[in-house]
Amino acid sequence: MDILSVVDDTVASWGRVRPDLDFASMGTMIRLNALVHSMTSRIEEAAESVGVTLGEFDVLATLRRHGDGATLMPSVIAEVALVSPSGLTHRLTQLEKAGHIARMPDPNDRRSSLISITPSGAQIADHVIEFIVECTSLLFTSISETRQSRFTKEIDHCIAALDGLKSADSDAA
Amino acid sequence: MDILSVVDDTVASWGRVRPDLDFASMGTMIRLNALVHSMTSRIEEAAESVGVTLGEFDVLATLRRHGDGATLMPSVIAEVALVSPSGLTHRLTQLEKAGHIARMPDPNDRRSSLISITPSGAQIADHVIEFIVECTSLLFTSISETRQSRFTKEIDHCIAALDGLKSADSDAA
DNA sequence: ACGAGATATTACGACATCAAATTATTTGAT
DNA sequence: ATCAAATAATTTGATGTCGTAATATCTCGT
Repeated sequence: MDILSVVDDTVASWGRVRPDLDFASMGTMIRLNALVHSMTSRIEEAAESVGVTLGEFDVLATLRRHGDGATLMPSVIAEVALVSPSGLTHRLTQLEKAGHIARMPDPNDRRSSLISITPSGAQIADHVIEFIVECTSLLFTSISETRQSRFTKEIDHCIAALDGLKSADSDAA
Repeated sequence: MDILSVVDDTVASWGRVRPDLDFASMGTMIRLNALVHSMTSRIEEAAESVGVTLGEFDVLATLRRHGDGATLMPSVIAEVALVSPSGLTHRLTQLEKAGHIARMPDPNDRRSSLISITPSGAQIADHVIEFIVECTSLLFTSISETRQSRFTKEIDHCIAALDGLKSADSDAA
């Protein structure tokens, strides 16, 4: 069964049960959700094919894009990787066990430690990021090259609108 | 820190480390990912404020949109809710415990059972779906009402392109 | 210098999910 | 009629994540 058909069916059945509501926007959001989840699944597969979970790849990617020899504090990684401190500890432990990162004591702050990526970790990060670049490029060039920037702007507007809603929760809830 | 700034920083740092790759499309995908995750978090909050998880709401919504008195087999719910059979069993158990659904033996097939939604379950489904409709409507109308249909079409093209890639994995991997 | 408060990390307990194995029932072939 | 294969739901065991609490260390005011 086609994903788009399922979305249309969902919207249509809601329209029959609740004709007082307009589900057009919800349909768009379900489409976005399906798109993101489908892409995420692919990336997850690519990551697991080289022996790391998606979350672990996220850590490796954060380290990798800071360049060779860069060291980051766990708290910084946790912030950009959107993971809880305890969750990050677990990921780091797994990655260290696999030899993809190294923990060094921070000479300036003995509470903290400095995380660096190893060659094997960098190789994994590069492999997966290349897959992502190729995959996303094919995805968007297949619709219309000239409209991608406009598409991106629309998304940015959506994100800005969503952030704006955060201070108006009482209205929606 | 602004979400969009973080995305731009991520793309920029990758561009410095791997100048041989074009990360524009990846940036768009990260934006989409952020948008979807942000919206999902909000819906999750709304669901949990009325005592159900997001997955449990998914089950309630599936039942609710089929109309009053409708009964569905667990296998059908699992298929449209994209959850494993074991995962669905857990959700149904929790929902039944809370009195939001009822399990009835299937008279035609004693292996199976028929799931129906109770008034309290329908009330929860309606509450959350109303929040979603309001939230998504505000989101998309705030960018440009006339462009929403075009935006939706672009997404559909992306989804179609992604489905097309599924038979060409060897190229990307 | 010293102690109160803030910060970084880790340890522990809980939850949702999935894959695989299990049980019960139906269906189809002989 | 009977038995093997397929199907439906559940149970079991493991994984990944999160939230809370505990530990160790730093910073700043006095």
